[in-house]
Amino acid sequence: MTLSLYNTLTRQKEPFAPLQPGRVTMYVCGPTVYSFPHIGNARPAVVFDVLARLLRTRYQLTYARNITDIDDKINRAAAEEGVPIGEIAARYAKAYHADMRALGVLPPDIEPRATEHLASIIRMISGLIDSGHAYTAEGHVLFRVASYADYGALSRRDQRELLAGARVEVAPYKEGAGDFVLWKPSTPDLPGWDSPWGRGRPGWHIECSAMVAEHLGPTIDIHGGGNDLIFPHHENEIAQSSCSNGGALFARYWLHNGFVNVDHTKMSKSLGNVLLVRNLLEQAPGEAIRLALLAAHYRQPLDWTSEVLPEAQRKLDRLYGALRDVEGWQALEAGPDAAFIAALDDDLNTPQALAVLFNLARDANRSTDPAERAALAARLRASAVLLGLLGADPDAWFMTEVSDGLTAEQIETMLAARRAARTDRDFRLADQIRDELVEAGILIEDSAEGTRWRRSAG
RNA sequence: GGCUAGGUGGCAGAAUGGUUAUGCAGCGGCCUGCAAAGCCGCGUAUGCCGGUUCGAUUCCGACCCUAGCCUCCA
Repeated sequence: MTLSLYNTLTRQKEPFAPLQPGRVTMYVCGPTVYSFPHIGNARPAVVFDVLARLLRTRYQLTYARNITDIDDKINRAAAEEGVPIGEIAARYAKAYHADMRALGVLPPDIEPRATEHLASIIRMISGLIDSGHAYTAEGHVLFRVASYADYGALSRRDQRELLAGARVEVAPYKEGAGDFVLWKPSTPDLPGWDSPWGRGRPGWHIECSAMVAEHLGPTIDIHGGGNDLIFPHHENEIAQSSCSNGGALFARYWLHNGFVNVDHTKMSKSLGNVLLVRNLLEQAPGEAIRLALLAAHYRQPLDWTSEVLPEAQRKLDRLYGALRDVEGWQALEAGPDAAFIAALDDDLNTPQALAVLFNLARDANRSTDPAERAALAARLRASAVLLGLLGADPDAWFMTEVSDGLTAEQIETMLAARRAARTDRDFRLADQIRDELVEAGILIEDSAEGTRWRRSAG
């Protein structure tokens, strides 16, 4: 029962062991709060939430996920609306929290913001200048990539090739083409903070380095984020942090989630295919969105199509259906299934873990022994909760009213009429009522105990 | 051009040197007044070409194709 994780640094699965026995530090790159979160923002939040839940069963975890609230995209949004950047950041941070909560993402232990860490950022930059890893030029402070021999180790890029292959116009004040900004000057119309190098603002990469150092120390166990961040963001973080800490290893395990594509193409503003979480929440419960994100392995790309959400909802119908049909599991103390844990331990193989859940559901449905059924259902529930699923009451899951549909009261009235018709053996009328309900998105199920209803899955 | 992932049944998506999950969809059956749910059963897949091997979807090599990164991006 050992957790193994695929480490981008070594490109292999490695057994996980924390630096300090019993304690784990994890940092995940959070959102830049300049607009509403989209489904691609949600994937790392959900994936690392699952990892956090798993780690907490064994270790004392300190999980930090930052909010980037200093950024030129925020500046642009603020300028467009004519409001302070704080207003933009506050608005979208709030939206992020609301959306993530809807997806069942638990809050991290620490949620540092760049605006609250200017002192740390400035201190780190000063240190890098003092140690020769950074230099000032025309009001900027730049990191001297040539001063860090291991630059490129994470992204497997050769420094010389990077320089030779630079396709972007290189600013004339840079010593090396690959040098990146730690601090840049702000014009009077832009947000800025006073520093030894004049009024300006930090580069994106240094924000994360400073916040990691302040909250988690020089070496952390796990650093996560989207795989697009490998270069340059994480490569730069490593350079800054390692050089600030006398060459100490910055992060021991680097984890990167794959992208979410939409209808086989990349999601981008220019294509107009950005799927916002808040819009998806109008189509399906957050739990279905969460399951859809966990249905593929976190390192694989995930293609989001119109089929994904209804299918996820039907999967949850099946799992909740097993819980609903079994009695007495609520009172049982149960732990997660061993095969389920083994799947998660294998580099967070959530598709495999979900398969175990479906097996448990089938076994519970199949069994005729009430005690065994209850035990299986309890184990199903205890397992699923680690994924942040099946936390709701099964009846609540099935009988959530559709916002524009019939009320529960109206449905009950129709069911009563149908019951009367059936008693009279007037099946034509009974079936007619049932058809009306189906058209309203309500499915009914007759059993020896009576008739129950559920809304259909989109 | 460099780097990194992939190409598995109708769809989604795991795994594996020999028996190939799971879910959705489909088909047959049980149950039901009929359905639904559930259960039982069935069907169809490992891009292409070589190599290693008793045996490869799995390992190795070439090729084709797809996606991502190399520039802000989860």
